[in-house]
Amino acid sequence: MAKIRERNKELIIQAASEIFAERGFAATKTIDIAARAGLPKANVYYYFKTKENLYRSVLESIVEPLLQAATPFYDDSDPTIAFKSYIRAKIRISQQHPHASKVFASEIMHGAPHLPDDIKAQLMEQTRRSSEQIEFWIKQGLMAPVDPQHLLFTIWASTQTYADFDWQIAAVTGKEKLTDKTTIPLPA
Amino acid sequence: MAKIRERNKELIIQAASEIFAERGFAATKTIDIAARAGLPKANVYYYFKTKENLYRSVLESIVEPLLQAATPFYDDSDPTIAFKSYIRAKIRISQQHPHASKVFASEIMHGAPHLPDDIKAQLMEQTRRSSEQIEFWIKQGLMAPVDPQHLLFTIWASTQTYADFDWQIAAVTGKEKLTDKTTIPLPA
DNA sequence: GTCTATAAGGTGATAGAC
DNA sequence: GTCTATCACCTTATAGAC
Repeated sequence: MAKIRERNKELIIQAASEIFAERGFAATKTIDIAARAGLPKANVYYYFKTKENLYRSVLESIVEPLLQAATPFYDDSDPTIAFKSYIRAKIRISQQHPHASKVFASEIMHGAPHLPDDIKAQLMEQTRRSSEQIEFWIKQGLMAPVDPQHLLFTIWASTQTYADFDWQIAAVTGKEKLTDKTTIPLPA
Repeated sequence: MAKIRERNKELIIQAASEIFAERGFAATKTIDIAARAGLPKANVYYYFKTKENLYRSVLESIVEPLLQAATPFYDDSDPTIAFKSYIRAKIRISQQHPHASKVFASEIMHGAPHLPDDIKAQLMEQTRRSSEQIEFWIKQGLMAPVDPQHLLFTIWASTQTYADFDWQIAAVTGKEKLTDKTTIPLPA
């Protein structure tokens, strides 16, 4: 039955996100993913064929939200509103997909060795278009003349740091686990 | 001769920093480290006994500079000068030890599974003392009343992002490799 | 101290019964 | 579709000649 298939694939991707986020691709054993999903290891291979495929599926699960996050740059002609929406969306992603978000960060940090080229291209194109729009706003005098790319880097760094370095932040603040209120209150 | 010993250990740590930074602990093969250092694999084990020891040596090579970076908070009674020095020091570390810096970030991101407890304790203690000093400045009315810990998190994120995500930044900006001038110009 | 050859152990992947 | 038993390979680590 197709329902079982979908349910199991979802269970496996969820378990895989968590363990890949904790340990990284190479340090993760498929048997541990299977155990956390409550299934035998062979099922993981039955559904995903290889460990690498499974890892890519986790990466792909976060790419759609990431691409979606940049739409304010195209919909809106007001930079104040656009940046507010963009930053909100980025923080939401860190909160709603903390594991996949971290897997993605780790992947980028190590030079994206497993990220498919077409996804790389989409993300690059999105960044290019966003920079272009920022450039346009600057030319129109709607915002301060900053380097668009470096502005984006700063936004990425500050919105992702709470998801990526959650262990460090929990350790320093003395919390067991991060909650909504540990992190940045979202602008209304 | 002791000189050969020191030279070889240095060669191996340098090669290890680079490869651990590129691929992470688990994905790194000791034979690749040996090859990059220009030595046979057995020498790596002769000098460091285990792969984990070697990895820890790389981590330890960055801890001293990190602890050193926070001294402005204790030497100086003026927050403006102290923060300027601190941020300079953090950026210097990212520039001068980009590989070890990245290894450290990756380690923290994955919950510091290999970081020795005494080093963890030192880093935590340093953060506690820095927060305390910031608190003190705020009480004296020398700076705006922000949360000291979250201020530190933001500084960490923005100073490390150029080293940690160098691949992404190079890809977006179209540079082959990051140089001094690609990144943030240091305040004088 | 250096290096080759090998042992020991673990992990991704699959065959084949159910 | 599910799962147990097993294979094939790879990597850490070491023994022992030089």
